[in-house]
Amino acid sequence: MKKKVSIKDVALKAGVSTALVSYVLNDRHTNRINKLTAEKIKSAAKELNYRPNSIAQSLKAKKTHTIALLVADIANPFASQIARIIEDEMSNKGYLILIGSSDEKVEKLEQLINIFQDRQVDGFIIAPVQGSEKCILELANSQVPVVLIDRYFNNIDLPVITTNNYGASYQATEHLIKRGKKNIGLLAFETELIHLNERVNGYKRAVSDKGLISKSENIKYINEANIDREVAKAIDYFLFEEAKIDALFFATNKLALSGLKKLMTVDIKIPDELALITFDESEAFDIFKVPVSHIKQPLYEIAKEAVELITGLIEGKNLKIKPRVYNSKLIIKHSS
Amino acid sequence: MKKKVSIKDVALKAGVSTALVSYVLNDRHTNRINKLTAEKIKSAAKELNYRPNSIAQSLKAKKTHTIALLVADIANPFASQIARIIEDEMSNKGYLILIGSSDEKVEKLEQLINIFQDRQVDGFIIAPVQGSEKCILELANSQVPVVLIDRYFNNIDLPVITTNNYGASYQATEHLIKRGKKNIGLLAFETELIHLNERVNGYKRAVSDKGLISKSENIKYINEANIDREVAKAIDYFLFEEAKIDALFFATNKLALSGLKKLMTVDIKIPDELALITFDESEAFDIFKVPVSHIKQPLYEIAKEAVELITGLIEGKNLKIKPRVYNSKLIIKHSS
DNA sequence: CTGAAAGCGCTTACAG
DNA sequence: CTGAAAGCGCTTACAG
Repeated sequence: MKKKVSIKDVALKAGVSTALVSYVLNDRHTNRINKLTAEKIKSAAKELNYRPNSIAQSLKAKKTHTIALLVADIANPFASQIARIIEDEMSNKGYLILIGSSDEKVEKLEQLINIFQDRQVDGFIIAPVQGSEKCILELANSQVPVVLIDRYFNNIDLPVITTNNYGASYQATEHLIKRGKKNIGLLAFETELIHLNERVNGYKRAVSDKGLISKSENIKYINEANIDREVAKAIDYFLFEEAKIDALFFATNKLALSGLKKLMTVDIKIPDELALITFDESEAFDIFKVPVSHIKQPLYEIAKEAVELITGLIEGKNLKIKPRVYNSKLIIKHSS
Repeated sequence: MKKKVSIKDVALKAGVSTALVSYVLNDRHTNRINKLTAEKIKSAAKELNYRPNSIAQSLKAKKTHTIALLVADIANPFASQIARIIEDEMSNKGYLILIGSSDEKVEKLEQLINIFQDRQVDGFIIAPVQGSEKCILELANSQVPVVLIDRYFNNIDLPVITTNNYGASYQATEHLIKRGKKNIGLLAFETELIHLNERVNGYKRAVSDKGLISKSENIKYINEANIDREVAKAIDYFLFEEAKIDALFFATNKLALSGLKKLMTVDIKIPDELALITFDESEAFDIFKVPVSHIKQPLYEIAKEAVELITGLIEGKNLKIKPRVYNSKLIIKHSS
């Protein structure tokens, strides 16, 4: 193992103290350092191919220039796309991101938070899982900067960045109604996550605002663990039992993917007999029988704002804690 | 800012030296430490909610328990799925992963490597970009453990984990031929990446082995920057100009997604008039007109082996440097 | 059984 | 203009 070259080696080679090496290499006190000495140091560093050890710098500075990004599952396209944008934006500001997947489990999230705190990350960007209020609050109380994305809790005093789940859902439902649909089914997850329930609320409100008869059987709550089976069953009910819906709204892309798969096996005219619309995006939506209308979340805006907030907080800015809501966009395709 | 509690605070509270605190909390020399002292220390640590500072530990130990995972783009499902498995497996071994996207650019990869080396990561798992031989080699020469996944170079003395690109491609082509197809088109990327060109080679070899006439016009090399336009053009050529192919093989999932989108606009019977098969997977393949046959790469095996190798190397095991090739699986669906 | 001390690789206030 | 020294929060060989 080639020994790594340290600041000592550079100092030795240049015939100066480590202090001076540090000053020169960090462009500090440049005015009161001898030009020639500075040159000597620089060329010594170059010759030795010296690179400062970030770990040592972090220990001294109590700052790691690293943040933790905690999502439910980095393999989920929503998460990985956000991650990519955050990576780029943070990298522009000199930060690295450490990634953790909580798998929708509070215990795992807690564990990850502990590990990342031990690692002295400068801040956390978290898409919190259901039931994690307490551990998130505890984290925030330890004075580490935290910003929440996508998901949030009521009455929690933290910066939140999300989309207008309620409004977008309302708008999508309204759109289906304008298209003449009168009996709209909704597939949602069985969950306590507020942002997902807001989607249900937006749908409900639009249905009643527009004077449709709102039937509770038109909403099916799916258990994610048995998604394919439950979605298929719900769709069978929607189409072939008394429900007889003429439009179907998927509350998330996972539900849509599962539902579209099921609909492949059904002979039905889209959008005439059944209109479709879904929250989120997927590369799959363009190659279904008919391209699928969807609600495009403002990933870039969410990620970018998360980065602004977290770096602002890290730098000690006193930011107003209020939810930042970025509007989703309704993308109308042939399915509705 | 609440001050973080350090080992000193614990020592003070327990009335012992920091050395002892360290020993007790790390279960070292347990046999020769007074049981009562140990208890005192443990309860002091607990009361103060002490957590060791990993940065300080890393500086001392010259080991960060962190590895860098460098991919072309973490937002790409292939990368994010691999990342997720690596995250889990590394986490089991007490490691964290720092993620970087090189965007297929050598300069960006070099930059990332530098940054991660400064951060003293214990090892690198890299899906290298085209033309990065030199910088990868340089990295390896600095004695940091490096393992390459997915992509590789000839004559580079590093552990490589990949799939049998040639063989899987051969097998897929053979399958199409067995189905009675005689004029098979191939859509591939214009690239120097060996693993991708091996896919072309496998196709070519199967075509000639099976006695089909091999026409160079049946292979179209797509420039990724203009993927949708070029794929559409190639497919128009394949179907409506002299080529008249009866089967189409996509060399990657990106090409397939683009091609399937184009095929949505074409009225053609699949698989009778045109059979389809593609490398890689996508959630989209199940909801195309007809479910699409594909070559499923052994992501889990690749990721798992990458973790075994990198941790082995970090622990100083002397591993045989030979390519590890895991077989892809042909998943036959209705499209072929 | 326990503590004082050195050291990991930096930065920085201080003295000269 | 420059260097000696302290210190970030740990670990560990050594002495007793």
